[in-house]
Amino acid sequence: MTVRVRIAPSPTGDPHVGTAYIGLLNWSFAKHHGGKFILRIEDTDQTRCSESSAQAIYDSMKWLGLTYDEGPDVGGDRGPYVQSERVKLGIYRKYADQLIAQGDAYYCFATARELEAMKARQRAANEPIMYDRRYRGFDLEEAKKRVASGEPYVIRMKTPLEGEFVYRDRLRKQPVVKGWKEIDDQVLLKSDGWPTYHLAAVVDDHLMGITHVIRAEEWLNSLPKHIWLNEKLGFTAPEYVHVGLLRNADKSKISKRKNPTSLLWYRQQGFLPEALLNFLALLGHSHPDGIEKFDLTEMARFFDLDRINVAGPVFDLAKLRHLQGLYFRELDAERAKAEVLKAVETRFEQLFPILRERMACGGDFLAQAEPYYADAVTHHVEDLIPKGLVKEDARALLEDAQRAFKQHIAADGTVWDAPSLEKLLRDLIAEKSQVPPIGATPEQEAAAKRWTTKNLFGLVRVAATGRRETPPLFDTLAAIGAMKSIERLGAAQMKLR
RNA sequence: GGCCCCAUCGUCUAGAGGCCUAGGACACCUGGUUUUCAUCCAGGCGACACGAGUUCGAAUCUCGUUGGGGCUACCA
Repeated sequence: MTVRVRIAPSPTGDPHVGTAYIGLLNWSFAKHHGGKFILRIEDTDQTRCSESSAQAIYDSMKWLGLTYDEGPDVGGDRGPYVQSERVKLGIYRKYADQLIAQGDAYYCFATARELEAMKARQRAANEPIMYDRRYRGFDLEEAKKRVASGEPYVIRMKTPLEGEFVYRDRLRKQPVVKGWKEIDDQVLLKSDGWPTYHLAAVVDDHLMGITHVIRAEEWLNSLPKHIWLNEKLGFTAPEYVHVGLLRNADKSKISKRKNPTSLLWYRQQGFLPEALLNFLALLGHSHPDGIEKFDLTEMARFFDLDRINVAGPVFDLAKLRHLQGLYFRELDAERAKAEVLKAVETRFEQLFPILRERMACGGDFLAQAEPYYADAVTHHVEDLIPKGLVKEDARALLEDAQRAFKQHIAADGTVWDAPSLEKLLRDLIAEKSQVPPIGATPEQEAAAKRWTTKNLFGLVRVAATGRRETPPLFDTLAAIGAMKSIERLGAAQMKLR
């Protein structure tokens, strides 16, 4: 049997470092066994996915050197490799209909509102929160009439009500055991007619001849559903293997608020793909001879799925930097020079337009650009206190602004550019400067008065750059970047203690 | 809350009953090289979460406790 593995990222936002990690594992496994590595795009959520994100995934994988044998932009004989295209072919609906016909799935007409009420009740009663299978016993003929009449519906899987599910994951000591009664009747086909992940992935893995599914452990809980679907659809299930999740320093699942998760960032920052990959290869996994620096070829040679450690590793940028230094310093002079030039040029292109007006001669550029690329800036306390305010006021303003920034970048699909930052701060001011219509205390009124553009913008400017005079604030923040901006706002607050 | 997963230095890991007074790497500290810094070299600090078993013997097996994490969507 030829090994066929895949990664199936969802094209939402920037290409993720987790995709690179799982990609590396799958790639190595495939290459080690002389198998195929496939890329499939899972874009069944029409509201969150975008073509540009998909393109960024292709680019990133190529940049890393994790070349795939089959995929959207390289073809293959099991395509198409983009699920939205497969939806149009009616692939998933066919299987959903099959399940309905077999009595293994059913139509459900519960509205979002109805389900919300159900959950609220369950929460209040302290019951487990899950779909209560209210349409499970609904008459099929009746349901078909309602479907034909155009009423919105979803198709749900009819999972067993009792018994246990047992599956052995080769990386776990104990078999995975779950009671079927805890597994709810998951939606397979959404009301927009598109499949959910569960249906789409199982169907595609089968159709694409996938033999092993190596994925993150966040999927472990839905394993029963996937095995069950394979069974009911008459497929031979691939072997499912769950590896640990990459973590932040606080052990929570890696997130862009606490770590650079975008592959674009690493690339733009000048990290070498070899170094990133090498670093990733050291997470949850090690070279049998204890060597720490090795390349993809070597990785493919020694990779052993059974030696993976499933405890989620903390993603430690310091170690990446160390490895990166090793690789960078052994570059020949020409390549090293090219790397530096590339980095400088990127920054230059970005900064020049906003600095130009403030320059009198070319030499001014370096000095004026300093706050943009410096690791940290020095704050003068007196600059950080807007006229008429005291230390504590300034700190409070900064704290709220920083919180708003953090929430902004933590949310899905947001970008760190000038227009959205301006909107963010203006909205914040609008909100904070509201005085309760009745019964406002003098303190509340005073606090609201402090929320002016003059105060906040000036304060954020100094906090982010260490200077009173800068190019327009939002361009400046955008150019500095989210991580650094937030960090500097934090540093400014410390200074105000 | 419910269900599931996990547990060796701060971090990444080696370790599959005696080779372990637990090895390596990053970070940190000290010294050397370097006009300085970085690199490089030498050294140091530093962990088997806890408690019961099983065994002649446990980091390694079992159970419990604790801790951490994930899932709990018409997102993946």
